[in-house]
Amino acid sequence: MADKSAHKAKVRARILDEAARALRSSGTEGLSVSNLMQRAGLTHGGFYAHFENRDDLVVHAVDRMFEDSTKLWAKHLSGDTKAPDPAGLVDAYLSESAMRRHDRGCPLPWLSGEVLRMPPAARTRFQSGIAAMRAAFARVLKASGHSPEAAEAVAASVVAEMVGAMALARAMGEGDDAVAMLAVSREAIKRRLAL
Amino acid sequence: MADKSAHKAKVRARILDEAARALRSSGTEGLSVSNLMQRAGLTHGGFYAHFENRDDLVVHAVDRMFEDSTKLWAKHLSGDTKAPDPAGLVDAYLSESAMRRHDRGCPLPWLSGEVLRMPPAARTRFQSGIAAMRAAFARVLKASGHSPEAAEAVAASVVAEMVGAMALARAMGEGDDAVAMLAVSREAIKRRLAL
DNA sequence: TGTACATCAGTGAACGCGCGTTCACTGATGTAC
DNA sequence: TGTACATCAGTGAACGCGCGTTCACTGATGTAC
Repeated sequence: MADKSAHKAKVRARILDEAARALRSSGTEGLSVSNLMQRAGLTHGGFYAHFENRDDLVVHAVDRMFEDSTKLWAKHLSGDTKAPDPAGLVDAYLSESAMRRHDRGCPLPWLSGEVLRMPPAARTRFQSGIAAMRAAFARVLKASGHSPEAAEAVAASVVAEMVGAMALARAMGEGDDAVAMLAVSREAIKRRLAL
Repeated sequence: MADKSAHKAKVRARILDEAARALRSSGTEGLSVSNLMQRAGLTHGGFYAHFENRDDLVVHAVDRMFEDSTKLWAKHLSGDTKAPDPAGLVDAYLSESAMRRHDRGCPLPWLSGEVLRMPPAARTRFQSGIAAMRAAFARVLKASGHSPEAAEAVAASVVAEMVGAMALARAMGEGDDAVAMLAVSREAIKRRLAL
């Protein structure tokens, strides 16, 4: 029994991993159940042992996508092991390799434009994901001496530019001009982060 | 003959108008030929008198969408009738009413995440659309005393934050926090525009 | 330990549906004489 | 001006296809005695 349900959880996680990948490269409406199950090494019929329906999958896949995101923010901004490093986060988020990775990373540059068409529960996940990013940044800025209002404002502005710069860099075709755009935004943001 | 082809051009423009609207609210893969033709007051079969196929339509609809965008930039940045007003452009682009208009305006916050799946010719239109926005801003900044390098950098950073802030505000659900996010970005950007 | 039974993840055929595209046609308009 | 013909935007039935979902089934695994 324990083995059986552990197996099921592992398969479900594999499906969600593939779904998160597919959402980034194919979009919410591009993800197909049979295609997804094939990628996970199963047949389409088995899908309904793991999810109520396609919408249910999308909701949990969005959750899964934000895990990548949350890990990155926690790594650079949580003060557990070392000092928070917001500049390092900006460099990592807007790195050339992050731009080229189409299977992992923050869902916002990929999916912001589709949020309004997503199932309501998935929309909610996006909203709390955005709020969490802003809050994590704001907390660190407050700790480093910004006033609460300034910290919230800088955090919001910085998150907006990070998402916009990555979305535009990819839309520009990921060539030299895209790489240059990332570099420009990294510098502009880090300048704003300094007190 | 002249009447006939004028009529055809008008109908084609109507189809493209509807297509541009549908792209914003339904996305590239959400736009359906029969749905679109119905909205334009025609039946689906007539579509092929105006466009080679669906991809051809998408390319021209993207063109149509950037016209809205270009008009706004020209209105505030061209120095023909009055002095260029980049701050006014930022206020207009990131206004609450622009956020709530889902049928007009800049395609970038809606479609940046889908560009990589668009027909190649449509991708090209996006790339030149982005380049044109950045160039228009950079030109004005140079004229107002920035060095060429600084002008290009500020323009790129500002365009990134404009697109990101609008995309996030809509994804956040267009409520009070979304309105606040727009206001924060407007101020952050205008501060950067000042020499 | 061995046997009979229950559970349930996964299979694969089938369904109804909307999609993009084709095509024979209709009928209003423009041209030629 | 009137008539015969050509053009072509738009119609609507039909096509093949992939989609999400259902369902009777299989067979490996876990439980009871």
